[in-house]
Amino acid sequence: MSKTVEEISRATGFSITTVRFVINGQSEKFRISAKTRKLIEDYIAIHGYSLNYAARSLKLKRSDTIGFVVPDLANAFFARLMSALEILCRKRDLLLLTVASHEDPELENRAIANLLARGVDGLVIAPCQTATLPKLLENKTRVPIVMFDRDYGSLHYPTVLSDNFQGGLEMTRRMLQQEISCHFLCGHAESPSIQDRIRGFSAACAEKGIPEGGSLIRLDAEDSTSAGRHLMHGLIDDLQHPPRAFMCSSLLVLEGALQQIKSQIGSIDKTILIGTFDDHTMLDLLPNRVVSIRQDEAALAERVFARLIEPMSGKKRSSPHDVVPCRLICRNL
Amino acid sequence: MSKTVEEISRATGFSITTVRFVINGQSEKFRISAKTRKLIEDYIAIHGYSLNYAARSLKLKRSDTIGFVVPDLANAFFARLMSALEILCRKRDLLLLTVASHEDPELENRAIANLLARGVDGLVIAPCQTATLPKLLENKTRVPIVMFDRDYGSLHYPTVLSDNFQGGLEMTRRMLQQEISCHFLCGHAESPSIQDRIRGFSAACAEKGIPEGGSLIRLDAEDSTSAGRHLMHGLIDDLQHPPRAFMCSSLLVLEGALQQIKSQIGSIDKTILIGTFDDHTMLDLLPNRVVSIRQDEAALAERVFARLIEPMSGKKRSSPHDVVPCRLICRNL
DNA sequence: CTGTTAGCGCGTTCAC
DNA sequence: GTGAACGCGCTAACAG
Repeated sequence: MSKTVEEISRATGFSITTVRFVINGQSEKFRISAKTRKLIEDYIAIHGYSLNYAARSLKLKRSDTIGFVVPDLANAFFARLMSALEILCRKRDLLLLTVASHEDPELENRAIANLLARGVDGLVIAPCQTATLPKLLENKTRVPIVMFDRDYGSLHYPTVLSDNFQGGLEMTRRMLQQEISCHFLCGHAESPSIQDRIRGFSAACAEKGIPEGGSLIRLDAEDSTSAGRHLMHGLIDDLQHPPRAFMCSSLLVLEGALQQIKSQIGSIDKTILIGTFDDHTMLDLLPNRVVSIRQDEAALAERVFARLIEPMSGKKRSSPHDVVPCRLICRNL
Repeated sequence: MSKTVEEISRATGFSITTVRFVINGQSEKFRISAKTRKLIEDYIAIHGYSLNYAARSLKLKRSDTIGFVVPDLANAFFARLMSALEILCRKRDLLLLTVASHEDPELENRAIANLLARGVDGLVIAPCQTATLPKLLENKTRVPIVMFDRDYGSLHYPTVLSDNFQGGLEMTRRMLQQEISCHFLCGHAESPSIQDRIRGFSAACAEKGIPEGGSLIRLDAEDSTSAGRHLMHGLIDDLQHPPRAFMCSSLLVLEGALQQIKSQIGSIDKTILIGTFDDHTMLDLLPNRVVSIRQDEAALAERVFARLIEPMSGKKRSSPHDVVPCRLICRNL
């Protein structure tokens, strides 16, 4: 299989141009005789033809690929986003190249350099840092770049992210309808997205006149189950009992927090009100009242894609940022 | 940035060969004079150099990429496997190209054809079908191909999968230590992996002398929460109450089954013994006794990769299949 | 130690 | 209606 145009031309006796016309469906346009077309088509039906993308890319300076750099492929949110982006890409015959940085700035830089060297036609980055990025990207190529999920600011690239402030605000409001107070356990605290969630939390506390909303917030640098365990451990020690209501900055932190309650207290009281960022169908399994925030992956992917092809269609950049609303999900309440 | 070798050669006045030697770190070997090397290195430090993979691929007939076709990117198991494979690839400076088939044979074929056209150096397929695959792959290219996760048989490619029979056997044994009987709710029933799990289940039932182990098995074509709901619905109707112990062929089916108990009965009795294929940390959240089977993603990825590079290193294919053991995980018991 | 050259397969432009 | 030729940037082989 997988003959080249030149091989087909030699085998059938027609010129390369002629063969190319029938392959590209331009035989009508250039009035290729029906029999030559038939001959060529028959040959291809038997032996096959496979476009060589390397040669094509070399010539056209275009690879029909989009690069996507994510912190973690095993994170359900990024996996879903990758899936959504991939579908959009396929519609335009683009191949999505996804690479994980594993939250390592060095790997992130290498991934970006690699994708650029492979001539991606666009680049989507969910950055895990911002320090060394600008050098890499400055006056680089004419490749459209879109930042995603984390807004470290100052990088003047279009950025697409969820409305984390609104998410924090709405979730906290909903929880404070049920209980008079609420603790917030935060992993990956220095990340801009988390900062926004915290601001939403504080604003909702302020609305209810809850004094020093800030003292209800506990921070950890990592986003992990061990961070969750650690944060919950401190909270239980301070309160001398598990909290009546708490929310977490991510599913990982929630998992850790619940593990900690289980191991320290023995079981998880069904009356505890739980809140968490990022939704997961597994939350169905909890008997507790659960409030969660689901990011709109489809909308995010669409905005990212739109930003990517804006420059290709020669359009002006409108506003630099897209902020996508997220959705509150309630269980057992 | 991103000059070509030729540009650097022109700008510095040295020949392409000389420039290439210093770029490839062979200046020692070919005794490039220290000053010419310095000159070239300085130029590159300022203007940068970026390898053009398209040109390289065209010349070498090698793309330094591996293709990976999976049924569903949002499935945690495949996401983890992709992550593991990606790490192995990066060690060898290979880029992993992952494409989802969304369980659609047509998309699967297109994905494979696309990856082949892009000149992948190896192809890993977790097939969602087997009917049309052979035509696509027959006498294709010299690209090493490895099948993964689902063994539809008859395709004479090396195949890597978990020991589903052993998984089914061990999980069922463990459950039958706790309860006198156990129901098995199966989604995606025609899949070979599921068939193996069923065989393991039946074998364990036979060991205990449980009559007609087969009548405890309920099947659905789909692997989904709705399949789980449907299967549990039928089971509850037949028993007139929820089962004392049941296991599911996947997390999705489990979710559906639990949802159904919740909606039909009102709540999930904590004494129900639950078993499921595929593990998830979220299972920590259940108060019930839970037995699960975790596939060894790291080992699977390693075996897949080994199979992939076997032909490259000119080694013989040893046995055609790799069966990787999986691990039993128990919670609250 | 350094320079020259052919060609990988495709797309484009111009000639018959 | 069809053919020929050039060049994209890189690698490898050979020439000095």
